[in-house]
Amino acid sequence: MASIKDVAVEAGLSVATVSRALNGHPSVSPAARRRVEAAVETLGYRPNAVARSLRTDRTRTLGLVISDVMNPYFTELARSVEEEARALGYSVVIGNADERPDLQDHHVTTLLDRRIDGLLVSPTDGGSPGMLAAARAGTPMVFVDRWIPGVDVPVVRSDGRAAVRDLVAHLHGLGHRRLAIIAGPAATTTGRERVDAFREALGAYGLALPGTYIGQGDFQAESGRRATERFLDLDEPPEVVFAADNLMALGALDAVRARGLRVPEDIALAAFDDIPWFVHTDPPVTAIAQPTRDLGRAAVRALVERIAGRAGESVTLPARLVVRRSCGKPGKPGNSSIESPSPVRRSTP
Amino acid sequence: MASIKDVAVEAGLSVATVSRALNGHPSVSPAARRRVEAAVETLGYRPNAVARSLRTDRTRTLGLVISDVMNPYFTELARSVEEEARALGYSVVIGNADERPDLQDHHVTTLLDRRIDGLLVSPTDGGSPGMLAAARAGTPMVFVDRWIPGVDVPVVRSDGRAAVRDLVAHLHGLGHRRLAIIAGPAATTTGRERVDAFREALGAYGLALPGTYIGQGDFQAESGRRATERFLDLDEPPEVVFAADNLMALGALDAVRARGLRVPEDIALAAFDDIPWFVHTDPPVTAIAQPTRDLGRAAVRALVERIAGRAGESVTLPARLVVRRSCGKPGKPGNSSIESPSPVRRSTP
DNA sequence: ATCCTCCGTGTAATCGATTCCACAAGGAGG
DNA sequence: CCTCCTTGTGGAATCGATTACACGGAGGAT
Repeated sequence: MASIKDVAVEAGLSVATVSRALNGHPSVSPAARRRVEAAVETLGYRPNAVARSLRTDRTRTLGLVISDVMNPYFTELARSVEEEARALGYSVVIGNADERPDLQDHHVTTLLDRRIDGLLVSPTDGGSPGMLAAARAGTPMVFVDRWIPGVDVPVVRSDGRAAVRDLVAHLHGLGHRRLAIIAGPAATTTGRERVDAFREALGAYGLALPGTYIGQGDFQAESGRRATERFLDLDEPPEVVFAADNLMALGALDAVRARGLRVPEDIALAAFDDIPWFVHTDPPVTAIAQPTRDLGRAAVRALVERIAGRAGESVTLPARLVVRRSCGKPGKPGNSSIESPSPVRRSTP
Repeated sequence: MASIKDVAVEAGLSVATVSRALNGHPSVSPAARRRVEAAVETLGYRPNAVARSLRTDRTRTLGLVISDVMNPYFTELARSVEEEARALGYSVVIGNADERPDLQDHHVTTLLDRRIDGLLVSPTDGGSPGMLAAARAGTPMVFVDRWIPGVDVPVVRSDGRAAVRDLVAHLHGLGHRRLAIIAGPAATTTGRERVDAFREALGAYGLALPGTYIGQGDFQAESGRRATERFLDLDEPPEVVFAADNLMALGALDAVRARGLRVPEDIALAAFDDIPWFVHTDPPVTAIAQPTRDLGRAAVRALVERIAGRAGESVTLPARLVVRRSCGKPGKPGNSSIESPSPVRRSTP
């Protein structure tokens, strides 16, 4: 592959002048500039980004370490991050942590070894050693979606509290009183916050959230299935299951169907994170939608600010409730009662 | 950040010895090795991959240019590619072409500028200039899923012919005779092949595939919706719509539902590419499943072979039919007739 | 005792860019 | 006509690694 030296020879100039011409430096004569362009053209020269990075100490690359690419929410996030980054002249290298702290650390160190200019992370846990080290070392960093308390890094996320309140109001209005949640890992902020928000919203209606109605999930479909089975095995199973992410909702749907039960007639279902497929599931799933695109954009902008040495502000955007049919219809018989407990239902087929 | 020079000073050795110790070169005394390890530890040294790449001309990075990350099929492909690459000591940089040739070219050139060791591509079109140039320039390359005829590059893909035959047999067995397809872009191999396979399979039953029953799609949901609407507007609408990918199937489902029609009672639906959500849509969608994980693995292995200067073989794996409920049930009244045309249905509500 | 090996280490070139500094040419001002 | 400044260009150092080559000393063979 042709190097800048070849271009210099071809153009009859020094590498210094070629470099200046290529970088739009003002003190290059139009004639020289033309000769450089011609030489570049004939040689098909492309600057070696590796060499450039070594010299300038900038790679114009951002690292994005994501909890789970197979989760459509994160896929969309990754997409919007790449879009915004590209608009700002950056490339993005994605690392998929698969909800595993060790994999997360692997990607963080690999990315730092590659000397990316900045790091976008949605942490899988409370802070793996590699990531904390990166934060301390002063790598420009921004947390997105999830964050780690106590680490001084801007956070771009959405606040689901209001939407969860809306959801609980919706459920309460439909007559549901026994509400359960499938939580995410306690090590993640989103895992904890969603449970807290749910409990708080229930409290406003004088409803409690007993331990048996909190399922421990890990944001993966399989855990949603298991948690739901446990709910269904209870003497008094919940009337509603709220899954803290879309994959666990998918698992819940699996479990319900496996027992021959129907949503929402036998049990209602709602999820955090809205995705296109929820429109077409049977039934369409009521969900809390995050402004994913905006989150990705804001995160990149904050990170680029950090890279430029400026503050880079934290951003919190509101999520909103999208009502579909998985919790039942208002005024539907058997669910419209307010005071009396919901009709008896089979706990197992 | 500490450099190898700092380590050398700290250990009281030359950079050459440090480098050799770090790379496991045999001619380093145990004593020196220990001192290097200690110095690395105290300084928290990590080798600069940029400098290393400049010198060795290897980045241990693969580029993956994908047609559309938001498509679950490609997401899964990307995941398996990354997994296998990681196992072989490579990182993967993903570029999302979003089915746009210009974006595809942007990513290819960016990746080449970064001097990735090899390129995995599922081309969006018949060959954008940048990609053809890369292939000619001798960049180790492998096509995955889709390929470009006439370009001498190994291809890792799956063959859907048999599965499409099975699908048509299944549909024919259910009594369907008017079968339509939503095709992908003619510029892609998968776009053409799936139509060809479908037509061929129909031919075996003496059925034709009229032009009006071929919808032009672009592998995106919206195009599936439009094509389906056009089908439904026909005087004699098809009894079955076969979408050449999962996103267009989603769009088709949209369109059918928007008219108040039901699947499979009013119109049957099948799709190429199986995804987890198809189990939970209403109704569950009959689909042709590719061995995505295996494809990703095989593609990486072929590429690494190429990088090592060896041939790198093309691989073709079979796809298989997964029957669900979106085409109707065997023996279902109204669909079991063989000779008589299917029952009259509303073309518009 | 002399010479030859082999082992461990260091010096320095190298990869492909960027950029500081020096310098030549030419015009302006005295 | 000499000095000074501006403009365009080139030489060379530099980024952080790898690696060819040289070299000094220990040990074995003669």
